[in-house]
Order: sequence, then C-alpha cells, then structure tokens
Amino acid sequence: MSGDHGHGDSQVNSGSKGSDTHKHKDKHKDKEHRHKDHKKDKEREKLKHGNSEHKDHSEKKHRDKDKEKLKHSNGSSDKHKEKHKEKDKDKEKRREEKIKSSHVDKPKKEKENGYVRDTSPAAIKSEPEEDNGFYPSPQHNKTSKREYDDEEFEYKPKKVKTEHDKKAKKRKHEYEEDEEEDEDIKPKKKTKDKKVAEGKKAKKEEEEKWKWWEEERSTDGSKWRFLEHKGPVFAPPYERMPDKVKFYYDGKPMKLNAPAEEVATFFGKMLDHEYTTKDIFRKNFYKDWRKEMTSEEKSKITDLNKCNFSEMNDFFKAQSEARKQMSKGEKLKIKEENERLLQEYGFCIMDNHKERIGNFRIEPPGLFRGRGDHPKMGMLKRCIRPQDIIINCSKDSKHPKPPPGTKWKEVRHDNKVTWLASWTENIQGSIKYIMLNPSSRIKGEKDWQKYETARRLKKCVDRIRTQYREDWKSKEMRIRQRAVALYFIDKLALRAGNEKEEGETADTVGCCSLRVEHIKLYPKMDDQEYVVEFDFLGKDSIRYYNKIPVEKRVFKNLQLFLENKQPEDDLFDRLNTSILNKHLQELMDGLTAKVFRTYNASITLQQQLKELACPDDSLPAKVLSYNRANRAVAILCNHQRAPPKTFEKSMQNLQTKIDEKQNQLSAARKQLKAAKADHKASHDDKSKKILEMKRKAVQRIDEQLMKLQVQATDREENKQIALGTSKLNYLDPRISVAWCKKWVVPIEKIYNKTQREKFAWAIDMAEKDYEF
DNA sequence: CAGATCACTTAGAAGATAGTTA
DNA sequence: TAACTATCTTCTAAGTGATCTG
Repeated sequence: MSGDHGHGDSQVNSGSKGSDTHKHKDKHKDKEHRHKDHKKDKEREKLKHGNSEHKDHSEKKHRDKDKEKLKHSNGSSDKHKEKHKEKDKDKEKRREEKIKSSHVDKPKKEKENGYVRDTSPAAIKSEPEEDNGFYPSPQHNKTSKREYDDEEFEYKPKKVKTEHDKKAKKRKHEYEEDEEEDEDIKPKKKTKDKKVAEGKKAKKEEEEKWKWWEEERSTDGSKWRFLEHKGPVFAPPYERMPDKVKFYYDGKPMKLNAPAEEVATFFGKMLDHEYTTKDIFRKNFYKDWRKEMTSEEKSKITDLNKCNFSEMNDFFKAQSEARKQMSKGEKLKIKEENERLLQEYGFCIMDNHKERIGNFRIEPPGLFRGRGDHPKMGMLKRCIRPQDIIINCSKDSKHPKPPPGTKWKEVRHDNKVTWLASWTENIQGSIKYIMLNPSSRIKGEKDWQKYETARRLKKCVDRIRTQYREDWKSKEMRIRQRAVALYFIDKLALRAGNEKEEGETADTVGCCSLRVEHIKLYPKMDDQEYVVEFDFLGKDSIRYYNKIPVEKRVFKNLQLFLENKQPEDDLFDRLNTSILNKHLQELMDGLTAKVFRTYNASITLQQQLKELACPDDSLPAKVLSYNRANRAVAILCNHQRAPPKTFEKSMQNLQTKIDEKQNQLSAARKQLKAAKADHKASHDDKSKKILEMKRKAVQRIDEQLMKLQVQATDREENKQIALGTSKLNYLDPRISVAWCKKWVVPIEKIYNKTQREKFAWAIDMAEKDYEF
C-alpha cells in the first residue's frame, strides 16, 4: 500500500457529517490546520506492524454515557479562581504535614552523615574561582570521592570500579535487565592513586564531565541530599514609555497610568502578530486591561477598536533595531552581564556537583499566548513577585535571599521533588517550576530510565499485541474499547488522551479522548478495505490527519462503538487513560501509554538506520540517511512545524548555488581534460603537477556539489517536519551514538552542543553494537 | 472512586547568535 | 559590514501520569 490515498482533498471530513450544530466541530472548522502531504502517509504505511484477519463477534449493546458532563456552562472562570484561593490555605497545610512526615520518618542519622560532611556549602564555596568557576575543584572532587567510599553513602562513584565491580554490574542490570553482558562496562579502571598523579587540568576535565551514570542511584525515593541555589531572577520592573511615544484613543493622544500603560505595551508589542486580530484574544485582553485602568481611564476607553498602539509598536521595533546596531563593545557588555547573571543564578549545587539550572528566570508578565483556539488567549499573565514563590532547598544550605524588602511565600525542604522554586500561574492556576537543565544528573537518570522501560517493552510487546488482538473479541465492551485504543496507541503512536476541563483549554484530544467526529470509517476506499480516517487536533492543536486500513475486527469494533452516538460523544465511552494505564501496568511493570511512543519511535529509528545503511556513502550522504530515519520517526509521532516563512526563498538560493556549482564543475572538468592532454604531450613534471591539481579540483567541486544536493533534498523533505522533538525526547540516544560509531560519523553531525550535553551519558556508554 | 493536585515530560514558537554572503 | 539566514537556545504552553482527598 502506499500514499496514493493521501489527500489533495483535505475537506474529506465535511462530507456526511450532516448537521453542523456541534460546537466542537465548528471550532475545528475555522481553524487553519497544518497539513501533511502524501509522503507522510506513505511513511506511515511503511511503519505499521504486521496484521492479520480474524472473524468478528457480535456484541451486546452499550449504554450511552452521560452527556450532561459535556454541556455544562463555562462562564465560571471567576468562580474557578475563588475556588483556587480558598483551597490554597488548606493545600499548604496538607503539604506541610506531608513534608514534615517525610522528613521525620527518614533515618536521620544516615542522612546527616550523608551530606553534612560531604557537601557542606563551605567546602564548595572555598573552591578557587580561577578553576573555571563552574565546577568544584579537583581537590574537592577527590576529597568527596574518598568520603563517598565510606559505607552507606548511596552516591558511590564507580571510579573505584575495580573494587566495586559487583555493584557496578548490579546497577547496570537493574536498569537494563538485558541478556547483555559486561563488555559494556568500560575500562576506566583508574586507581585513585593514579588519578592523584594526574595533572590538575586532567582532573578538572574529569570533573567537568562528571559521569553520574557510573554511580549508584538513590533507592529511597529521595531526589537529592543537598541542594543549594540562589533563587530565581525576577523580571525587571516596568519602565515607562518615553513621553514622545503616545497612545491614542479615538485619534487623540492619551497618557495612561503606569499599570494600564504597561499592559497596553504588551498588546502594542504584538501588533504584528496574528493573535491581536483574533476576537477572543482581543476580548480577553481588553477585559484584563480594564482591570488595570483607573476609573477615569475606564470611563474614557470603551472600545478597543478605537485604541491605537502603533507608536508603542514602532518604539519596540526601533528598540530592537537599535539593539542590533549596537557597537561590538556594547554588545559585549550585555553579553558579559548575562554571563554574570548565569554564573550567579544559573547554577545550583546538588549533591556535590554544580549543575546547570534550566529556567532560572521568572516568566515576565505579558499576554497569555495559548496555542490553537485557546479560550484564554490574551489574558494578562501577571507579574510574579517574591511573595508568590516557594523556594525548595536543603535545610542546611545557604537559603536564597529574596530581593531586599520582600519575602518568599515559603521556604521548604522537600527532597522528594526536583524543583528549586515554584509559583502558581494566574491563567490556569497551574504550578510552574524552576528545575535543572537536561544535562543534569537528575534529568539524565530519568531519561535513561525512560529508555530502559521502553526496552523492556520491546521484550514483551509481542505478547501484549497478541493480547489486545485477543481482546478485540471480548464479550465486554470496555475491554474491546481498551484493546482498540491500545492498538491505535501502538500502531499510530497516538498520545494517551487525558480528559481536560472544557472551556479552560483549546479543544484537543488524544487517543482515549477521541470523539465520534474525529474518525470516519470507509469499508472500502479505492483498493483498500476497512479504512479509518483520523482527523483531529492533538497536543498544541497540531492537526493529526491520517487514513489507514485496519483489520476487519478493529473496523467492526469501531462501527459498534459509533452506534447511537452523536458526533461530539466520546468514541471510547468506557475508557479513560487511568483505566488504560492501570491495565498496562498489569501487563508490564512501569508500562503506561506513553511508553509505546518512546518504544515505537526508538525501534523505528533503529530499523530505519539499518535499512538505509550504505557503507560506501559519503559523510553527507550518511547524515542524510540519518536525518531520513529521524524523519520517519517525526512523521510517526506527527511532529510538525510551520514551514519557515523564508522557506521558498531559501530553497531557491540553494538551487542557485547548485547551478553555480554545476557550472564550476563542468569548467573544472574541461580544465582537467586540457591538463591531461597537456601532460600527454609534454610528459614533464610541471604538467603532471598541474594535472594532479586539476584532478583534485574536480574531485573537490564534485564533493561540494553532492553536499549541496544532499542539503537541498534534506531541507525539502523537512519542510514541515520538526526533527528536534523526537531527537530530544523519543529516540534512545544510544542508537544514534552507536550508529555514529559504526559508520565513523562524528557525533557532532548528529547532535549539537546542547544535545551532546544532554546525552553525555549515552555518548559515553554506547558502543557501536548497541541494540535498543 | 472521581476529581483535584502536583510533578514532571514533551512541544512548537520565538528570540538570540553565528555564520555566510552581497 | 550590513543584511540575511540557518541554527541554536530559550521560553513557556500543553501534555502525561501518579498521588491525594473528600
């Protein structure tokens, strides 16, 4: 099968839907969706698993689910907030208790032994700064490692592997549980003494590349033993517009008070953005803006359409222009200031190591930019103050100081969580966190673990597939639904699809929350039977559109699920993510719906890399193959991007370059020919030299041309596909590392600096024969 | 047991920077 | 040497899923 059933016809879903009175559907319709082309369908086709046919069973009818739920009014956002407030106090009390107890029932002695000694702030602070500043110095490093060796400390480095070989293996197996072996354990069996003997610099480097993956993991559920940081960086306070920058109402200049002006500038900044043309955005903005106005302003300003923010907009444009035009010196100064801030606030100390913080800046106030048709777009995101922030750190660390004259909301010491600070955001009432960078131990370990879980799924996926196929025949509706949903999750890499509160967010769905209106069944379509067409908005309101032939039994089940339902009813009315995950948990420890995405993504990459392997390819061609494999995954996971605005142009530029190069090549070839003739005639050294030169030139140009052509292909195929997300979140980096090693491709061709930092563990541990 | 809450991962867009070219 | 553009980095929204709670 192939992609020829793709869609020049993106309206396919408007056919038989009959009445258009369902709000969900309407919402979808005025959206512009990003479409994918045939390629994608084709790729998907390739990627699916085998199938076979079974006979179908009849089934008892299911009851309709209570639809009232879907219909309650949603004008209750204020009520909602009140609720939040009231509950706040309660919540905090509860939490306090929780933390207290978690501290109490911890074996105190061990803990204190653990870190008072090892990670006292003083020990780290006293590190000589010249030592590149970032990392604890070698001396410290060594000391702490030695102390690590004391019994009962859990983060035992394995550098002393010779002595702790058993433990080393134990940990490995804990994770991998693979039939694999020891050969994985690398020969870094340096002895301590040897290390001491090594130069300071060497040791420094080693610390720079702390190999947390060679150490033991904590087993007691605590995420750290010691945590010290300086708290977040706050957004600078609002600066008034210069007087010359005027706001006009109804054509007349009007001076706004600071709060109203600030909010106005948020809007003014965005004037070029499509958001500001959307009704909901404008309505929400206007409503929140008015809250900042004085009563005088309120009575004057009664219509957003009469507001003119264009001078503000010009001002910001000029400002950013000016920034670009700044002299080198000025730019450097800013850079240095940023660097200083990063040094001071961008790192924390967690268990002996200086680790990079992911987002140490508090989100500045502004207008909420929800994705898709978000009902709250345009609302004011309020400024976060110290008294909104909860700090999390070690009791015995130097606590971060709030800015002068302010207080933190709370300082707590919860080592069951990984965040350093948190606050509650005012749009959805959700909690935001400050956490560590992906290169940190705490993130890396989790990431590694994620791929190990996916590898465990690999071992039992056949069994699970057999089982859900069996379940398609179940007498119970809920089991059939569960089985069909799981099939979609497995085959199509759909997300789980938690329920969401209606009216609070954009209307998007995942597998379990699919509605009748999101699929269409075609018993026959062209040369295929039992085709299901999916058309819905997924995470970030990215459209998922796909037509796939399914097994007859699945098809019949779907027909059954659709019986007597309205378009806005749930397709799987007897299923939700928690039911599904509970079931999965029983099938394999740690299995949840999202593991399938990870598994299928990684296994696809591995397969594709094998298939596309071509040993004789040039380096760029190999990289292209890799990108193609990556792309297959991105397509599977539906990772899309808006085609870059300059795409067409940049494609053209590239083509021009190619043409030029081609001309160059033919010119060089001519010259080579001439040189050959020359040499034949004279047979002297000089002509020989020239001949060689020309020959090399041709070769060089030819390579350059190839490279350009490959680049063009790659870019074209990438037009609306985003590779980054899968590379960063779904593909076991060890597959890529192994591939690089096998084909002698420098890892830099695949991962940039940030990515190499994130995947340092994989780069260090994967050998060329690594199997996912 | 359903809904709320919390912590954490996954996501595309925007913004910043680096590299290239006119 | 500015302008352009490709790539990297940051930002923060939007998911998942575990746990708590009434």
